[in-house]
Amino acid sequence: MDNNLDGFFSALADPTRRAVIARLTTGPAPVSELHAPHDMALPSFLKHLGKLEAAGMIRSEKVGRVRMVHIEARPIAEAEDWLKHQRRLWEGRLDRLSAFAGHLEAEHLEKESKDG
Amino acid sequence: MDNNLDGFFSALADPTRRAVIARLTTGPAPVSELHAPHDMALPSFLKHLGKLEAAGMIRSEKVGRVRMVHIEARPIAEAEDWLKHQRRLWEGRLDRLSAFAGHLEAEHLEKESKDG
DNA sequence: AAGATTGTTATCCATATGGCTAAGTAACCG
DNA sequence: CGGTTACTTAGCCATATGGATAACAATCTT
Repeated sequence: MDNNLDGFFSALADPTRRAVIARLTTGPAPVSELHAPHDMALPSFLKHLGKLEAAGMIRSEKVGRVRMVHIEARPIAEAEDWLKHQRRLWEGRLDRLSAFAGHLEAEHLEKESKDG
Repeated sequence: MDNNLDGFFSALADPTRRAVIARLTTGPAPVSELHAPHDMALPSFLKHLGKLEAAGMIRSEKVGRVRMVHIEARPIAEAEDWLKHQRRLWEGRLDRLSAFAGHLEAEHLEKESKDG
Protein backbone atom coordinates (compact mmCIF):
# COMPACT_ATOMS: atom_id res chain seq x y z
CA MET A 1 0.00 0.00 0.00
CA ASP A 2 2.93 2.25 0.65
CA ASN A 3 4.14 1.85 -2.93
CA ASN A 4 5.22 4.50 -5.39
CA LEU A 5 1.97 6.47 -5.21
CA ASP A 6 3.85 9.38 -3.66
CA GLY A 7 6.14 9.56 -6.64
CA PHE A 8 3.37 8.97 -9.15
CA PHE A 9 1.08 11.66 -7.86
CA SER A 10 3.76 14.24 -7.18
CA ALA A 11 5.14 13.59 -10.66
CA LEU A 12 1.71 14.41 -12.06
CA ALA A 13 1.32 17.50 -9.86
CA ASP A 14 3.07 19.71 -12.37
CA PRO A 15 1.77 20.96 -15.73
CA THR A 16 5.15 20.57 -17.46
CA ARG A 17 5.36 16.95 -16.45
CA ARG A 18 1.74 16.24 -17.34
CA ALA A 19 2.39 17.80 -20.74
CA VAL A 20 5.35 15.47 -21.21
CA ILE A 21 3.22 12.48 -20.32
CA ALA A 22 0.49 13.66 -22.66
CA ARG A 23 3.03 14.08 -25.44
CA LEU A 24 4.52 10.67 -24.83
CA THR A 25 1.17 8.94 -25.12
CA THR A 26 1.43 9.69 -28.83
CA GLY A 27 4.80 7.97 -29.06
CA PRO A 28 8.46 8.12 -27.95
CA ALA A 29 10.50 11.28 -28.49
CA PRO A 30 14.03 12.56 -27.97
CA VAL A 31 14.72 14.94 -25.07
CA SER A 32 15.17 17.94 -27.35
CA GLU A 33 11.75 17.44 -28.93
CA LEU A 34 10.08 17.04 -25.54
CA HIS A 35 11.85 20.16 -24.35
CA ALA A 36 10.99 22.36 -27.34
CA PRO A 37 7.45 23.52 -26.37
CA HIS A 38 8.50 24.46 -22.84
CA ASP A 39 9.89 27.91 -22.16
CA MET A 40 12.52 26.74 -19.76
CA ALA A 41 16.26 26.06 -19.76
CA LEU A 42 17.18 22.51 -20.69
CA PRO A 43 18.73 21.59 -17.31
CA SER A 44 15.52 22.71 -15.60
CA PHE A 45 13.51 20.59 -17.98
CA LEU A 46 15.79 17.62 -17.41
CA LYS A 47 14.90 17.74 -13.74
CA HIS A 48 11.28 17.15 -14.71
CA LEU A 49 12.24 14.19 -16.85
CA GLY A 50 14.30 12.98 -13.92
CA LYS A 51 11.30 13.07 -11.64
CA LEU A 52 9.14 11.25 -14.15
CA GLU A 53 11.80 8.61 -14.59
CA ALA A 54 12.32 8.27 -10.82
CA ALA A 55 8.58 7.74 -10.49
CA GLY A 56 8.86 4.96 -13.06
CA MET A 57 6.52 6.76 -15.43
CA ILE A 58 8.99 7.06 -18.28
CA ARG A 59 12.12 5.32 -19.46
CA SER A 60 14.88 6.45 -21.73
CA GLU A 61 17.83 5.05 -23.60
CA LYS A 62 20.63 6.90 -25.24
CA VAL A 63 21.08 6.31 -28.95
CA GLY A 64 24.18 8.11 -30.13
CA ARG A 65 24.04 11.56 -28.62
CA VAL A 66 20.24 11.53 -28.48
CA ARG A 67 18.23 10.26 -25.53
CA MET A 68 14.94 8.68 -26.56
CA VAL A 69 12.16 8.79 -24.03
CA HIS A 70 9.07 6.61 -23.88
CA ILE A 71 6.19 6.28 -21.51
CA GLU A 72 5.77 3.48 -19.01
CA ALA A 73 2.07 2.83 -18.69
CA ARG A 74 1.85 0.75 -15.53
CA PRO A 75 2.27 3.55 -12.99
CA ILE A 76 -0.52 5.47 -14.66
CA ALA A 77 -2.75 2.44 -14.35
CA GLU A 78 -1.76 2.09 -10.69
CA ALA A 79 -2.62 5.67 -9.87
CA GLU A 80 -5.85 5.28 -11.77
CA ASP A 81 -6.63 2.13 -9.81
CA TRP A 82 -6.08 3.87 -6.51
CA LEU A 83 -8.53 6.61 -7.50
CA LYS A 84 -11.01 4.08 -8.84
CA HIS A 85 -10.79 2.14 -5.60
CA GLN A 86 -11.48 5.25 -3.51
CA ARG A 87 -14.34 6.24 -5.72
CA ARG A 88 -15.86 2.79 -5.40
CA LEU A 89 -15.58 2.86 -1.63
CA TRP A 90 -17.27 6.22 -1.66
CA GLU A 91 -20.00 5.04 -3.99
CA GLY A 92 -20.42 1.88 -1.97
CA ARG A 93 -20.92 3.98 1.11
CA LEU A 94 -23.60 5.97 -0.68
CA ASP A 95 -25.30 2.70 -1.59
CA ARG A 96 -25.18 1.56 2.01
CA LEU A 97 -26.42 4.94 3.17
CA SER A 98 -29.40 4.85 0.87
CA ALA A 99 -30.06 1.24 1.85
CA PHE A 100 -29.90 2.33 5.47
CA ALA A 101 -32.16 5.27 4.76
CA GLY A 102 -34.55 2.89 3.07
CA HIS A 103 -34.36 0.63 6.08
CA LEU A 104 -35.04 3.50 8.43
CA GLU A 105 -37.95 4.57 6.35
CA ALA A 106 -39.31 1.05 6.31
CA GLU A 107 -38.96 0.88 10.09
CA HIS A 108 -40.56 4.25 10.42
CA LEU A 109 -43.47 3.23 8.25
CA GLU A 110 -43.80 -0.04 10.12
CA LYS A 111 -43.79 1.78 13.44
CA GLU A 112 -46.32 4.25 12.16
CA SER A 113 -48.60 1.53 10.97
CA LYS A 114 -48.34 -0.16 14.37
CA ASP A 115 -48.92 3.10 16.18
CA GLY A 116 -51.69 4.06 13.86
CA MET B 1 -6.62 21.59 -19.45
CA ASP B 2 -5.09 24.00 -16.97
CA ASN B 3 -7.65 23.30 -14.27
CA ASN B 4 -7.13 22.20 -10.69
CA LEU B 5 -5.12 19.11 -11.60
CA ASP B 6 -2.04 20.62 -9.96
CA GLY B 7 -3.84 20.88 -6.67
CA PHE B 8 -5.56 17.52 -7.02
CA PHE B 9 -2.45 15.55 -7.77
CA SER B 10 -0.20 17.32 -5.31
CA ALA B 11 -2.86 16.84 -2.65
CA LEU B 12 -2.72 13.11 -3.34
CA ALA B 13 1.07 13.05 -3.36
CA ASP B 14 1.26 12.52 0.37
CA PRO B 15 0.43 9.38 2.35
CA THR B 16 -1.20 11.30 5.21
CA ARG B 17 -3.56 13.03 2.82
CA ARG B 18 -4.32 9.84 0.90
CA ALA B 19 -5.11 8.17 4.22
CA VAL B 20 -7.51 10.99 5.05
CA ILE B 21 -9.23 10.58 1.71
CA ALA B 22 -9.39 6.82 2.18
CA ARG B 23 -10.90 7.30 5.62
CA LEU B 24 -13.44 9.82 4.35
CA THR B 25 -14.71 7.46 1.67
CA THR B 26 -16.29 5.53 4.53
CA GLY B 27 -18.11 8.62 5.78
CA PRO B 28 -17.66 12.07 7.32
CA ALA B 29 -15.60 12.51 10.48
CA PRO B 30 -14.56 15.24 12.90
CA VAL B 31 -11.02 16.62 12.69
CA SER B 32 -9.94 14.92 15.92
CA GLU B 33 -10.95 11.50 14.63
CA LEU B 34 -9.18 12.06 11.32
CA HIS B 35 -6.12 13.20 13.22
CA ALA B 36 -5.99 10.33 15.72
CA PRO B 37 -4.18 7.67 13.62
CA HIS B 38 -1.48 10.09 12.53
CA ASP B 39 1.60 10.56 14.69
CA MET B 40 1.81 14.26 14.11
CA ALA B 41 0.94 17.47 15.96
CA LEU B 42 -2.56 18.73 15.27
CA PRO B 43 -1.48 21.99 13.60
CA SER B 44 0.71 20.01 11.22
CA PHE B 45 -2.21 17.74 10.45
CA LEU B 46 -4.49 20.72 9.90
CA LYS B 47 -2.18 21.87 7.13
CA HIS B 48 -2.89 18.63 5.31
CA LEU B 49 -6.62 19.13 5.71
CA GLY B 50 -6.08 22.67 4.47
CA LYS B 51 -4.41 21.43 1.32
CA LEU B 52 -7.14 18.90 0.68
CA GLU B 53 -9.76 21.58 1.17
CA ALA B 54 -7.90 24.05 -1.06
CA ALA B 55 -7.82 21.37 -3.74
CA GLY B 56 -11.59 21.06 -3.38
CA MET B 57 -11.31 17.43 -2.35
CA ILE B 58 -12.93 17.86 1.05
CA ARG B 59 -15.31 20.25 2.74
CA SER B 60 -15.97 20.95 6.36
CA GLU B 61 -18.43 22.73 8.59
CA LYS B 62 -18.12 23.57 12.21
CA VAL B 63 -20.79 22.20 14.52
CA GLY B 64 -20.23 23.48 18.03
CA ARG B 65 -16.54 23.12 18.75
CA VAL B 66 -16.22 20.21 16.36
CA ARG B 67 -15.39 20.52 12.68
CA MET B 68 -16.98 17.80 10.58
CA VAL B 69 -15.16 16.89 7.40
CA HIS B 70 -16.57 15.13 4.36
CA ILE B 71 -15.21 14.13 1.01
CA GLU B 72 -15.98 15.91 -2.24
CA ALA B 73 -16.02 13.26 -4.96
CA ARG B 74 -15.83 15.29 -8.14
CA PRO B 75 -12.11 16.15 -8.02
CA ILE B 76 -11.29 12.48 -7.60
CA ALA B 77 -13.34 11.71 -10.66
CA GLU B 78 -11.58 14.50 -12.57
CA ALA B 79 -8.12 13.22 -11.73
CA GLU B 80 -9.26 9.74 -12.62
CA ASP B 81 -10.59 11.01 -15.93
CA TRP B 82 -7.30 12.67 -16.78
CA LEU B 83 -5.45 9.41 -16.18
CA LYS B 84 -8.06 7.43 -18.08
CA HIS B 85 -7.75 9.83 -21.00
CA GLN B 86 -3.96 9.49 -21.11
CA ARG B 87 -4.18 5.74 -20.86
CA ARG B 88 -6.66 5.67 -23.75
CA LEU B 89 -4.43 7.84 -25.89
CA TRP B 90 -1.58 5.52 -25.16
CA GLU B 91 -3.64 2.45 -25.90
CA GLY B 92 -4.99 4.07 -29.04
CA ARG B 93 -1.46 4.69 -30.17
CA LEU B 94 -0.64 1.06 -29.60
CA ASP B 95 -3.63 0.11 -31.73
CA ARG B 96 -2.51 2.37 -34.53
CA LEU B 97 1.05 1.20 -34.28
CA SER B 98 0.11 -2.42 -34.49
CA ALA B 99 -2.15 -1.67 -37.42
CA PHE B 100 0.90 -0.27 -39.18
CA ALA B 101 3.71 -2.39 -37.95
CA GLY B 102 2.03 -5.69 -37.35
CA HIS B 103 3.55 -8.36 -35.23
CA LEU B 104 7.06 -6.87 -35.11
CA GLU B 105 5.94 -4.02 -32.91
CA ALA B 106 3.82 -6.39 -30.88
CA GLU B 107 6.88 -8.51 -30.23
CA HIS B 108 8.85 -5.49 -29.16
CA LEU B 109 6.19 -4.39 -26.71
CA GLU B 110 5.87 -7.88 -25.37
CA LYS B 111 9.58 -7.95 -24.70
CA GLU B 112 9.36 -4.54 -23.02
CA SER B 113 6.60 -5.63 -20.72
CA LYS B 114 8.57 -8.74 -19.78
CA ASP B 115 11.59 -6.58 -19.01
CA GLY B 116 9.56 -4.30 -16.76
C1' DA C 1 -17.19 29.57 37.16
C1' DA C 2 -13.51 26.05 36.44
C1' DG C 3 -11.61 22.88 33.68
C1' DA C 4 -11.41 19.94 29.89
C1' DT C 5 -12.06 19.44 24.74
C1' DT C 6 -11.42 20.82 20.19
C1' DG C 7 -9.74 23.63 17.17
C1' DT C 8 -7.09 27.85 15.53
C1' DT C 9 -3.37 31.17 14.83
C1' DA C 10 1.31 32.56 14.85
C1' DT C 11 6.00 31.61 14.33
C1' DC C 12 9.89 28.97 13.38
C1' DC C 13 12.85 25.55 11.13
C1' DA C 14 14.95 22.08 7.81
C1' DT C 15 14.51 20.20 3.54
C1' DA C 16 12.55 19.75 -1.12
C1' DT C 17 11.35 21.86 -5.42
C1' DG C 18 11.74 24.41 -9.53
C1' DG C 19 14.04 27.69 -11.75
C1' DC C 20 18.71 29.66 -13.41
C1' DT C 21 23.79 30.02 -15.48
C1' DA C 22 28.21 28.19 -16.58
C1' DA C 23 31.02 24.83 -17.98
C1' DG C 24 31.84 20.03 -19.38
C1' DT C 25 31.32 15.61 -22.33
C1' DA C 26 30.05 12.84 -26.21
C1' DA C 27 28.50 12.13 -30.69
C1' DC C 28 27.95 13.55 -35.47
C1' DC C 29 29.09 16.55 -39.78
C1' DG C 30 32.10 18.61 -43.02
C1' DC D 1 40.59 18.02 -36.94
C1' DG D 2 37.07 21.64 -35.82
C1' DG D 3 32.57 22.98 -35.08
C1' DT D 4 27.93 22.04 -33.95
C1' DT D 5 24.46 19.35 -31.64
C1' DA D 6 22.54 17.21 -27.74
C1' DC D 7 22.77 16.50 -23.63
C1' DT D 8 25.10 16.43 -18.65
C1' DT D 9 27.02 18.02 -14.34
C1' DA D 10 27.71 21.35 -10.92
C1' DG D 11 26.49 24.89 -8.43
C1' DC D 12 23.33 28.89 -6.94
C1' DC D 13 18.97 30.93 -5.44
C1' DA D 14 13.98 31.81 -4.04
C1' DT D 15 10.00 29.81 -2.60
C1' DA D 16 7.09 25.91 -1.09
C1' DT D 17 6.38 22.10 1.96
C1' DG D 18 5.97 19.46 6.03
C1' DG D 19 7.10 19.29 10.45
C1' DA D 20 7.40 21.55 15.31
C1' DT D 21 5.94 24.52 19.66
C1' DA D 22 3.36 28.07 22.08
C1' DA D 23 -0.40 30.60 22.99
C1' DC D 24 -5.21 31.83 22.04
C1' DA D 25 -10.42 31.02 21.42
C1' DA D 26 -14.55 28.82 21.68
C1' DT D 27 -17.64 25.35 23.55
C1' DC D 28 -19.04 21.58 26.39
C1' DT D 29 -19.20 19.40 31.09
C1' DT D 30 -19.53 19.44 35.97
